Amino acid sequence: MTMSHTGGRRKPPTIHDVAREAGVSRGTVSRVLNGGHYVSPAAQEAVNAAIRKTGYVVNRHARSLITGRSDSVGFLLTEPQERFFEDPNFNVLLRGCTQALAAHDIPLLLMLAGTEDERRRITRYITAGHVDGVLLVSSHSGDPVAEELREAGVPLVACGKPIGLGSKVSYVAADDRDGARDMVRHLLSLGRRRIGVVTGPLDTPGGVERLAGYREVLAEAGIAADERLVVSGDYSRASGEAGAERLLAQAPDMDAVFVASDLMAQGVLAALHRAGRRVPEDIAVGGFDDSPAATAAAPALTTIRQPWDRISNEMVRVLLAQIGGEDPAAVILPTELVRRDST
Amino acid sequence: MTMSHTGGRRKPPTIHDVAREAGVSRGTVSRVLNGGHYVSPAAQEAVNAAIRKTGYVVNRHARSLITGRSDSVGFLLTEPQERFFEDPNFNVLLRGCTQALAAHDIPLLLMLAGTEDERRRITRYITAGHVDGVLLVSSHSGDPVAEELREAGVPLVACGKPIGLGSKVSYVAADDRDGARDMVRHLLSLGRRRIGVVTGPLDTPGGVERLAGYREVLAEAGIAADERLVVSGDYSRASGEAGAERLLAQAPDMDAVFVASDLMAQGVLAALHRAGRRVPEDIAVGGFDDSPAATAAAPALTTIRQPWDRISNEMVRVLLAQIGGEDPAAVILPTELVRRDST
DNA sequence: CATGCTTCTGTGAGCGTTCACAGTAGAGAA
DNA sequence: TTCTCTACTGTGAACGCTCACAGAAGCATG
Repeated sequence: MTMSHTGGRRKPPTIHDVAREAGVSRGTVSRVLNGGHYVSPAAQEAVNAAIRKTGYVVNRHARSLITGRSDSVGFLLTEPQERFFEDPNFNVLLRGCTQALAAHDIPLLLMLAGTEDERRRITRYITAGHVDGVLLVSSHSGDPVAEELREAGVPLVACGKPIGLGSKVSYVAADDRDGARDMVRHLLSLGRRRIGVVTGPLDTPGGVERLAGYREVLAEAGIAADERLVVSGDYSRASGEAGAERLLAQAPDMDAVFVASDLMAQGVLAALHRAGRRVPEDIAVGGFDDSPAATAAAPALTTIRQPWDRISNEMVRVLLAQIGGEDPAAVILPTELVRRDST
Repeated sequence: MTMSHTGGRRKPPTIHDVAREAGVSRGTVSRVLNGGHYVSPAAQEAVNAAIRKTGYVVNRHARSLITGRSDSVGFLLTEPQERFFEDPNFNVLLRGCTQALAAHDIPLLLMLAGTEDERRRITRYITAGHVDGVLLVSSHSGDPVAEELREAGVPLVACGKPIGLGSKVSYVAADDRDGARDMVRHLLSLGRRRIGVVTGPLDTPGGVERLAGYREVLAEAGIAADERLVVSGDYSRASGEAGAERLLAQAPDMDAVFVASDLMAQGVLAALHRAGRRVPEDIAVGGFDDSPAATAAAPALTTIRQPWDRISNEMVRVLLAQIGGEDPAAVILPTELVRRDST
């Protein structure tokens, strides 16, 4: 048995040590730790001093054992992970959630459920009560994990409206349809009339809603629908590239294209460049997300900003409320058109 | 008190329930749970059946309370976070670590320590034993968190060799110097002689080592050092752009540039494009990382691949070994030149 | 004076596990 | 037989905390 020579972790002080130091009982220390109700100012002061002196930090395992809560939440990714990790939005969301939770002193457990095996393992882990709630990042319909968690009564907040999960699950989303409407109206206002669209996957809310907004505005403007102007991607850069090529082939007279994500829009720009079309002179390009990809693109993308900081904050707020016993809630946040050089 | 109508979390089965179901004692169940030594095949079988039947999952809080281990590790980011979250490498690393840990059934806690306050909070959290060890992503020297953790004897593995942390801390890194040497030799082999460099921050190992490799190879080739060909960036895209502008101003006859990260190289490409220099005809550009940014760039970047999957695996392996009582270790992994269109 | 209420404090029990220890049974050796 | 050794099993005692409860003290009210 070798003892580390660099420090060595000695036994941390317990609530007993603090109580002894402060000259009070365990109960009083515990009360101070949990809000300080029914504690005299003198005792309050003595306990706080003792905590500072001993360097006491509550043992969360002991606390969780008795309270049944774990005081931690999971951040669950059920998609094939490459896509999310490629997507800069994901970063912003993860960072925002971590920070919002840190403000409540709640650690975030990152969980990836890509394969069937992992799915099972993680579902068991969660339903066993190892986290109090789950922030879910999975937009595809028919996600078995989400369904299982919902049935098990685990507090759950999805990012984006989950398709096919009934209405009993909380979610926070940007107003996809409204954002799409803004972008298409913007393109119309520039005099464009042959406006194409590269949608997201049509089993995701972003895919469906943004397409719906596009169709609505064109219909309202009295422009006949033309299915040659509509193609679908999967939010990846490569799919944007492929989509643009298909659009150019099907509708060579296209003078604008609304792309349902900035990353796909990067691909679109690349394809247009290769095809010798100038942006925005020949074809205006509008993205969606306002991710770092938007400013990294050349030309910088006009896009629809999703309020990611607000989204992550709201997800955490709604989740904590639900853990606290409140009913599920849906939050829809407004988007904003950001004009840059691509339109 | 409202009971959720959608499932409701009922009290999970305990080791007692399993023991009763299997007709054995708690002790036997516990032994099965922990490797099954000194358990008869019959009991083994009965316990496993009972676990399946009851859906038992061990309560980690109770276990941690007595073992003193938490069976979780932290992933700690001490930098101003924007940079890391902007950097695609970070994603790959985070994903790799999460997966490698999942294979050991160990959850990963994501921790961000950007501000001074967060730093204090997190240090307390960690030293209180809430995680068994820490995967540290912070390359700058003089990081107070890293130093405190090291002194507190918390098992720690850094990504990249930490500067100024003594030699007693484990780390896993790609062979920065060797990678840089490969790239510069490659540029030389193309006949380039006026080779510039955009380094990383010079208080990071990647900044120092890659520059050292560059200087070594040029010296070996008998090319005199020219400080007009050396500028520093901070790994951000914008700093690459600024760096390239400075290089073009200081050394207009530059015919190649080695950039210490792909993200900076993207910026370099943008600046060169604006300046009307063709890549690779006029100026060859070599990156470092082989991150998604490399293939996203136009033209696709020739770069040095860092073996991120191996790095994350090794970080986890070394950390677990250290938690298990082994001494700190340093692991250096080879890099690989990936030739694309920018050279 | 008794009674009740409010504010505060200490104590015992117990959360679900693991660990140390004390057994038991059976086999083999003296 | 008796003893030892091995393989296995059960039990009490923790781990550090919160919770329920019992009480004490102070003060107003009947």
